[in-house]
Amino acid sequence: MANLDASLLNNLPPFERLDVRQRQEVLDLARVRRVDAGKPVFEEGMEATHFYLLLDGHIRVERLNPEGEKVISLHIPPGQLFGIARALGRDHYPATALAVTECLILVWPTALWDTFVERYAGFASEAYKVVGNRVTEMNNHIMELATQHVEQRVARAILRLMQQHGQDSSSGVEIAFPVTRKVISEMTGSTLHTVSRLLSRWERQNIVQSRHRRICVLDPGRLEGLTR
Amino acid sequence: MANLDASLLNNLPPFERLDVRQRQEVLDLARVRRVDAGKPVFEEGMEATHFYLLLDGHIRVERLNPEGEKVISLHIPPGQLFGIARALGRDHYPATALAVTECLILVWPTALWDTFVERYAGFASEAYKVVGNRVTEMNNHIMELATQHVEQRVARAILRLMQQHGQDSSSGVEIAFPVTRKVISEMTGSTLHTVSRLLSRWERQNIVQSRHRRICVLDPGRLEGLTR
DNA sequence: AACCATGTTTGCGCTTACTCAACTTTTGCA
DNA sequence: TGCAAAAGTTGAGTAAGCGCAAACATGGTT
Repeated sequence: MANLDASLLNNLPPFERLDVRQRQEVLDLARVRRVDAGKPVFEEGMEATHFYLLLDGHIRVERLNPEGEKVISLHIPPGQLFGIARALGRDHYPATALAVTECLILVWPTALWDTFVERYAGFASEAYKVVGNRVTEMNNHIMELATQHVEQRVARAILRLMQQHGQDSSSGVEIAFPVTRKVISEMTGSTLHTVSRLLSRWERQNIVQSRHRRICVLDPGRLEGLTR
Repeated sequence: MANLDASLLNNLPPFERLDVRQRQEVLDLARVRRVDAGKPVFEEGMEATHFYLLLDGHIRVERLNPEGEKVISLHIPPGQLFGIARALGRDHYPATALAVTECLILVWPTALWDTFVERYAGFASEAYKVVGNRVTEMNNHIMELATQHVEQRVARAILRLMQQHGQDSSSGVEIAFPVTRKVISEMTGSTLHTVSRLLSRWERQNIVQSRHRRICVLDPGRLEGLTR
């Protein structure tokens, strides 16, 4: 696993405050791993032997309830740390991380966590910011599930995907990875049928456009309006 | 604020590994605050100027959505740290903390957080364990809201209250602070009417017993059975 | 080019749980 | 002691969204 260039870590918040020598050090300790679309990086309940940084691709975090129903917690965009169970004082992964598209990730043994926290300025605080942001998102998710209707939750879910994983296209902002009705229902605690009905209606109203597994938001303003 | 005895910190995980001298040091830096039942310790959105440890009483953590509907995230039992926004890299409290019963709390300025993390062995890891546990609970809450029916969620909420805040009484385990139907509905994303109907039924079936704002679980096993 | 797995649409009936409403009970406080 | 506020109960009507079912579309594979 030779020849990782320190510039790979440019513009990544956890390593922003490191100099070139330190970045090289961090990379020398890392392993690069490629994960095919649809394959897990780690699974719920596994011992948290490593922590990760997503260089490229998109990761989906999900859990199964005892009845085998899937719940999708969040999607991780490139550049973020994940699998940082150690930052939560846990030694097993609380959820499964799945590559939604082909992914390129950096991998470090969890044993290095404390070293990183001590040695690299800004690493700990950035890691805890990631945790803080996830907690905030989870809080919001709970609020939505507890107080909002399916239509509002689905609108919000699509807006979030658009904001965090959107890429401009000719007609609007397209979500950067394939998303099925099923996936949206698992993000919102609903059913693929209800999601399908909603998307059909919104397509007729020129709010979104979707074909097969691609979703493109044409009118974010009106979608936003549907969340309240 | 004189004469806090170091023994006050006995059996509190965040300070378990400290010697008497260090415990005294920690206490000398603290302020004690009494909060009347029903009064807030801090409110959602406030600058996180302090962090806290609950010595006695019970704290309710809640948020309001834009429409003013309340969502209760969790209840904190005596002995736990709370208001530790700093551990999440945040500088504002993400939720309101309310005294459900009269509370006795220790208060430190957030400015001391980094000092505590550095100076006191085990403090950081215990703090992050608290965060980890809350994250786990939030995850479970999300799973429940997304996949379970109201009856199952209400049963689970009452079981949790019983496990975390129960005290043995003559006939069963009683929840240690007043709980209204409204409160349970705000914990479960339902309505006080539905909760009332459920509790009435369970009372007829001798699973719980409740009068006014007190709830006593008579048959935890059958209540557990209702959660699946 | 044909096939098949995967994804999508849409109708219909039904259930859960909400809303609205009226009434009762409990308790804190003047 | 009595009253008002807070908490709880229960019934009737309603609607959001689910489950089931059947059909269709899409795109990758051989």
